[in-house]
Amino acid sequence: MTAKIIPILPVARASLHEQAAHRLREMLVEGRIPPGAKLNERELSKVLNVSRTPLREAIKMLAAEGLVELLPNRGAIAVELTEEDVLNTFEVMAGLEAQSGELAAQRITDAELAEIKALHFEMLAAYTRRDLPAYYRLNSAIHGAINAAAKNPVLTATYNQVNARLQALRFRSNQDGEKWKSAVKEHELMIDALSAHDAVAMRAVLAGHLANKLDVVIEQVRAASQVNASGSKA
Amino acid sequence: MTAKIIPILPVARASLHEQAAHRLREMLVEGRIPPGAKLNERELSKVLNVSRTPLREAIKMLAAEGLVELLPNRGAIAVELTEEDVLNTFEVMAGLEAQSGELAAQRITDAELAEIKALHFEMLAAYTRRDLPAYYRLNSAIHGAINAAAKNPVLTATYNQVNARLQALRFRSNQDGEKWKSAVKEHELMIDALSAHDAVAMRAVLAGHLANKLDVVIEQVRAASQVNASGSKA
DNA sequence: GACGTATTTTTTGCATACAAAATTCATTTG
DNA sequence: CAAATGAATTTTGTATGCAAAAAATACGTC
Repeated sequence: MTAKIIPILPVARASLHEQAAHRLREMLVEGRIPPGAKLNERELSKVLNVSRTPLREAIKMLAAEGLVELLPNRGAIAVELTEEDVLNTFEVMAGLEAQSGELAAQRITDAELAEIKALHFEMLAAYTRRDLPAYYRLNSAIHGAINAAAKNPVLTATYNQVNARLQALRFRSNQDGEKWKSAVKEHELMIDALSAHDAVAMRAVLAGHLANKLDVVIEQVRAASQVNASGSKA
Repeated sequence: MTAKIIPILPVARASLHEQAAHRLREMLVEGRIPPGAKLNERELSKVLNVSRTPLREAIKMLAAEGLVELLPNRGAIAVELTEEDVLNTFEVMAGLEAQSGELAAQRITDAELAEIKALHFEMLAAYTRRDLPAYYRLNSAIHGAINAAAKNPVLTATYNQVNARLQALRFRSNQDGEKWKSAVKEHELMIDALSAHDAVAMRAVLAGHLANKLDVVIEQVRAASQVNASGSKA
């Protein structure tokens, strides 16, 4: 009698177009391919070590995700958001986050709430040390945890897709002390609303939180376009 | 002196992958490719009259849009939403519509409002005649008009993308008289809220409207899965 | 006849080859 | 020398070919 053979390596490695899409997405979101930059197929296929066919399939996916813009007969470029685009995108993000918070307040478990509180304290530590990278990491972890607590994968996916476009702008804003302070304050209000399972308060806090963030970002977009405008002259 | 020549036909015909994506999307949303059906590449490339390369690019785009699911080494199938998926998707749709309505209430112009009112009367006519196809067409036109009045293209695009997945379910529900009646009533409340530029009311009406629609759809999903389960036996 | 295995066939995934378009570069002309 | 024209090059878009995986079929065994 033959023992049931357990297939080794059941995790077939991702197909090439998937790998390419993953790495390209990373490069776009991390700004290694800056907004407006052309995606040269031959060049990228060398870097990613795949042929043009799966690379092009990956590019088409990123186009559908809104990370890349397709120019007919002229290939693809990394999306370049106008100030208006940023505003509109933020508006949508605010709505998605508000809903995410609203649902999280209704559905969050005690364990999830405890974890978010822990992350919050870690974030306070980072804030106290003025450790911006750690702060951003924890901030994003908290928002991810809230999203998870909403228990709606479609909402999470939609949120992530829209958010990716904003991430590509890479505003690692050295936000000034005042804004930073109020952001921390808002996070405390979130914890309160979540603890009380107060969906209405949670929506309000998150909507306001995003609105404040928008201010910071718009400033940065303006500054960036200034740099671009003057930089293109030199 | 040569007169400036205006380039004729500046509208280059869409590339093949775009054409393929467009037609495939249509086939999926209209249910000509039913949920769960396999997308055979060779077959489709014949039907669409393109080679497999642009066809595959199109399929990848539809996968990113969530209309198609990619199975590693086994091609693509039309998405098949579970009851839970439908619920989650509806929840997101409700949020997006509510926000759309909220913004529309703030930003709608008199002309836009007048047009929506006109569409509403047309819809009432269709309702009175029990003309379901016309009713659906007008209903969708009204929601489109509200979306347009919100003046946020990112929101509209996000809405359309999520909505396409639901459209693929094709619940041309022969909704019963009671539900239909209350849907019409809700539309009247929308007009009122829009006229008063009452964003809060508008959000509430639309959120409720979607919730009611969800009831109808979930019933249909259950009925459909019943049919599938018994149908696969025969 | 049902089950499991080997073999054929089909289908997907990827790479390459070729055509068309765009871009770049050199050349000419005023 | 600037602008315009035309050729060479690059780049994108599409088709085709080939290998690997999956599915279907045929075969053998019990």
